[in-house]
Amino acid sequence: MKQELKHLVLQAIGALREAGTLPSDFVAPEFVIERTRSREHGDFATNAAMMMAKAAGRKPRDIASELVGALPASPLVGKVEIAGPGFINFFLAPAAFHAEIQRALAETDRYGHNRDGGGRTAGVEYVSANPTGPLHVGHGRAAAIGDSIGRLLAASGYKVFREFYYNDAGVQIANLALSTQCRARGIGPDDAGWPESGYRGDYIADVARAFLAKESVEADGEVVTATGDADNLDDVRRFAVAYLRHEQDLDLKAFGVGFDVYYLESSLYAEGKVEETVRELEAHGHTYEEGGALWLRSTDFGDDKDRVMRKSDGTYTYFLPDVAYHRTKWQRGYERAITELGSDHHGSLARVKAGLQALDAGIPKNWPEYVLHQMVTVMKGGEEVKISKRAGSYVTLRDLIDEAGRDATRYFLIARKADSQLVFDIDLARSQSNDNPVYYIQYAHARACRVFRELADRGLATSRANGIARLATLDTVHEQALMVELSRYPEVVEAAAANLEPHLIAQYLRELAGALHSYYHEHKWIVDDADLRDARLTLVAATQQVLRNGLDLLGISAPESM
RNA sequence: GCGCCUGUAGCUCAACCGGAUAGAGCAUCGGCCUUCUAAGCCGACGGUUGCAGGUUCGAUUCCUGUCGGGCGCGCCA
Repeated sequence: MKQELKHLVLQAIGALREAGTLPSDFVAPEFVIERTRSREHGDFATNAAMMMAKAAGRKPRDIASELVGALPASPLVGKVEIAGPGFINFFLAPAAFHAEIQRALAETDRYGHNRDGGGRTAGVEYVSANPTGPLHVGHGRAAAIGDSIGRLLAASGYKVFREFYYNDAGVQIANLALSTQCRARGIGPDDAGWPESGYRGDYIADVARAFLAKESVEADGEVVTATGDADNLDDVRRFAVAYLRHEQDLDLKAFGVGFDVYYLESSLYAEGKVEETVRELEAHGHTYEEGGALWLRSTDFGDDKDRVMRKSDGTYTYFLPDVAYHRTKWQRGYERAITELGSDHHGSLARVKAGLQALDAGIPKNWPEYVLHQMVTVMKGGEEVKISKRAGSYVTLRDLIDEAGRDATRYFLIARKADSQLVFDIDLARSQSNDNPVYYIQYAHARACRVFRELADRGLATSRANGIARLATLDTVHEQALMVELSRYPEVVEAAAANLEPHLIAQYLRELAGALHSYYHEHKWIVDDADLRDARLTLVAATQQVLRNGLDLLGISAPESM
């Protein structure tokens, strides 16, 4: 709808140019077509006249009336008005909304999709938790956001690869191995001999028990069997990593979040990618040695200080593998790379970008794109629950799913803008009643399903073709409001994908559900008049479809009954 | 000290990359179940968008300053 209106305005500008009302070299400014807040202002408004006023040296309202006069006729537009300082308000014809309903029903689960991506490849990385413990709430937020962004991009014509990067090669893994070894030997976190930076959580004891029992675990298609030999640190490490990766996989599966690619940091070393990256950086002259260490002159690329890549002891700092990893994304052909991270990692962004620029590989400056989410505070019983991995007392994602359910947990973690801090109230999320907004949306869907079941129970059927033909009979305020709401869906999907903001979907669904609930209460859908009944049920079916599609973009189920 | 994010109703949060009268939910108060599930609907109350300037036709949005909150500023990851 927006596109069509924009096209009309551009045509009008062209016509004015041709007629000499505007200079022949007049360039149309960036104007917007947007939904109005109030119905008094029509369905859409444009600020085109106001934007043009300055460039043309004319009064906005004068230009507006000329534009309106030059506007080509369109079956979509019913009425056009000029208002306020120079807004042009479009009142759409009912047929415009009817067409949208038809589309929703014809395109079913693809309704709302667009081709903005043009088949380009997008790599979306999220969660990327170290395999050193269970996933916590923050990972849950990352999973919900990242997964939904992947769905949004896929719906926007991108070829999407979802990716999980495992830091399985660093110091933290050594700590994990040591901690597990200690537990296997009966040494606890408060005993003498416990490593300074060991993982104190009870789950380590579980890992140790499983190791001693010579259990087998499967992670990423590979089975690792414990040897039970606690003296062999390498055995312990391999098993512990596999065990915890398996645990994380279970959590993610329970959360309905999946990946196409699991990329191991260790493989970067095994395949010489890290060395290769160093050589590249050196070859392009962006490095220097100082104090026995190898530095990257990252200040040449916007970082605020130069960074050590290889320490004087010959090992690499963590950021080099990060650069090497993102380099593989580029080499693997990701035209867009989106990295979803906790904002506590934002310090590393400038570094990684600088490293990528220093490769002189033609990587764009804004590649990769980052989506950072702020901290999640967990409340329970009116008190904050501290998240501390090291301390071993923190709310795991699995705890949340067990308590509140997958759908409610996902909804709570996705419904807020990523860059605002989030308070996750466990009591609220787990409440199966009124207070929980996710049920409001799901109930709207279930309610529509219920009516269709009722229809069948009464031995009635509905004709879709007749319903579509009779849509013009739907002229109550509730029906009109619902149709307007419905027609917004493609725009919301487009905006959510373009801005990488899945919370827009969550917010929209609440409004759509509200419009349906109001309609339900104001008017019976199953009425005796078959024409009216068909029309109403057609509108309801379209709404049902959009609710399903929207919920799917959030990874939330659309139950048929509740 | 420097950098990034943030400050909107009592609480949790929106506001379509500058638009018209800043919107929801919860909480509070008042209505609605003999109806296709009340996990719902309708109404009321609630705001100097932290504060002070600036930019312009127009600012919650952009700029500067300031105050408060979060997170970063390692040859840690």
